[in-house]
Amino acid sequence: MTRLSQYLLPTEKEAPADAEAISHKLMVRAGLIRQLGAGMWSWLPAGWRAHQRAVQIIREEMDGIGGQETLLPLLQPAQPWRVSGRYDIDELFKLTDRKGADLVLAMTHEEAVTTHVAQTVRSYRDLPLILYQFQVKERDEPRPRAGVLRTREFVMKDAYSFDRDEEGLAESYQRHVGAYDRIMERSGLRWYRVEADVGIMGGLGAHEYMAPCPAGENEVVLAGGYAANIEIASATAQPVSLPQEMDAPLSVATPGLSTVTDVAAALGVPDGALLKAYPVIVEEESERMVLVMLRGDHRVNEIKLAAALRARSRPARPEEIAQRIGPPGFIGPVGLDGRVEILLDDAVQEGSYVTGANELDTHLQGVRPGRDFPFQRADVRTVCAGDTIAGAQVSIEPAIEVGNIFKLGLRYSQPLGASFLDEHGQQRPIWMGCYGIGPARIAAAAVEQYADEHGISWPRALAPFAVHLVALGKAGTPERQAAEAVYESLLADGVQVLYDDREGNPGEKFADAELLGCPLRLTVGRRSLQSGEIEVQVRRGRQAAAGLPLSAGAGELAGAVDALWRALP
RNA sequence: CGGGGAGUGGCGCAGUCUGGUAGCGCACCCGGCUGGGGGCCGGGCGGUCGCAGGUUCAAAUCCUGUCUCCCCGACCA
Repeated sequence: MTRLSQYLLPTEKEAPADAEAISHKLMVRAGLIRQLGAGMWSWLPAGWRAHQRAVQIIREEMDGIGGQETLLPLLQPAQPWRVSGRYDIDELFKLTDRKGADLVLAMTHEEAVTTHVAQTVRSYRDLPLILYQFQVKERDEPRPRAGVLRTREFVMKDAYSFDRDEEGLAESYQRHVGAYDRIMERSGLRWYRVEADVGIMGGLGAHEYMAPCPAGENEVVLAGGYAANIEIASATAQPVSLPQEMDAPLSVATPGLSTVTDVAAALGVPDGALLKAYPVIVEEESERMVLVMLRGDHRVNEIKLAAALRARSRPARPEEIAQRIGPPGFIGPVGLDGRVEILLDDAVQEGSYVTGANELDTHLQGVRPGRDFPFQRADVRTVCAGDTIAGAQVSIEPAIEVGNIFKLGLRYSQPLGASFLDEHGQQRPIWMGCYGIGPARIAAAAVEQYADEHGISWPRALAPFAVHLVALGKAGTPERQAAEAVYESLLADGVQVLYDDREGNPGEKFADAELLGCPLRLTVGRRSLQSGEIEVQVRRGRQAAAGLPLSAGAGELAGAVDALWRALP
């Protein structure tokens, strides 16, 4: 039943007042989704159709690489999570049943799937194996936002690969690269596959699939063929002109000047001629303070810093800084006598810099790394505009992460005991990979990327309906009868058609059609009766296309629509 | 978790400062007109003003507490 007079499509003229993101506003206005609570969203019929179209693309590509679809429970015993070490994650929803047993709501399904594989896979003959599912994930997000872009509950396609060795994992991983590339391509999104952080747990490799759009929470760094999440991106910094060398550091009074910009301005040097000092305390090693030094015009990248330190860290508190180094705002690397390790960012070239003097209202000029302070090197800065990679300027774009693929290695198979016997009767651990993709994010990203001032403009692969048929004129009029016939004909030939058979003015109907954003709009009105043609509008760009014959033979109309359809983006 | 903002009918809002009959636009229902870009006229339905407590003759409005939602940041295995 896809008569709009009977279909639940609650469109709104005005967006919810608190919505910011385009997809949030438009998906609510178009009647696709409704909110029940923070990060809790319902999909209404048309929205769910779009979601399920993404699901079907994913399913086909997963099946194409030999994936086997399963369904694992959302509600799970706590025990495997304790074993895997993930029970203490804040985002994990925990609950207790009536008997007092600890349960969790799964945020992903490594524990469950690995448990089963540990039970059922005994031999190398059972490998490789790819299992996947579409299942709800629950995450107690600190801050859900932007409609369905970041929610506490969402459907994810999660896949897990099981291989006998690292080479096997690499092969499974490559298959997923292929499948994911095809999924993204078929969905019609603009997308990038980028290198991604493997996390503090130390995976063996990871990529993310990013859809660039303004509401994106991530940033991707692009240059030539290079594409990486800004969390791990590296690039060559723009050179900075440094002041003249000095034989030794020279104190200079900088009363009240504690920011890079103020000091640089006062001394007449560029921001990049300063060395910014960023003291951190290494987590679980509270005695260990590291002073990260980087150019004044650069920013610390916490992910890269964690990788360099092989541990998480937190910024040192003012009292810790005062006690171990000097007055906050005026600290520097000179004269610390090994009290604090110094980590110098790779972008700091040889030369003469301005640093804090570890003395109130004072800086040092002519500080030379190596001569004036000892250091270790690491790449710990965030890539910024102006950087280059192999000579090419980087561009930094916001993007939504719609999918990620990750080489887990033995991270779960070892604690959960997933192993097999090889040809020689030797027991070996199973090498695992995990592969996630969010159909809701694919849909929302499509809305973000292609919307215009009139509403959504779906890529044809994701549209809830192929055709939005608008009938003009009152019930019982000849034009309405003609529209009915067109609807019945399309329906009979299997065209996905939404038929606007409501009583209403043309303006409302056209506006709703463009808000919902189906790729083709067909209009049947009085004019059609005169011209003998069904009017066609292509949603993307809103241009009129050649009309279709109103009196077409069986299958003819559907064929013509299909031909039009195939030419669409 | 830090900062900011908001809860009044389905949506968007006014009313709160200065306590005194809960209002507007849209949507919805009924009737009529109109009929190719959210049209017009008339008549209606719908809200214990987030919740609890307090002050008062009287609370959407003042006080206290609490819950919820949004935005920015932190976080995001």
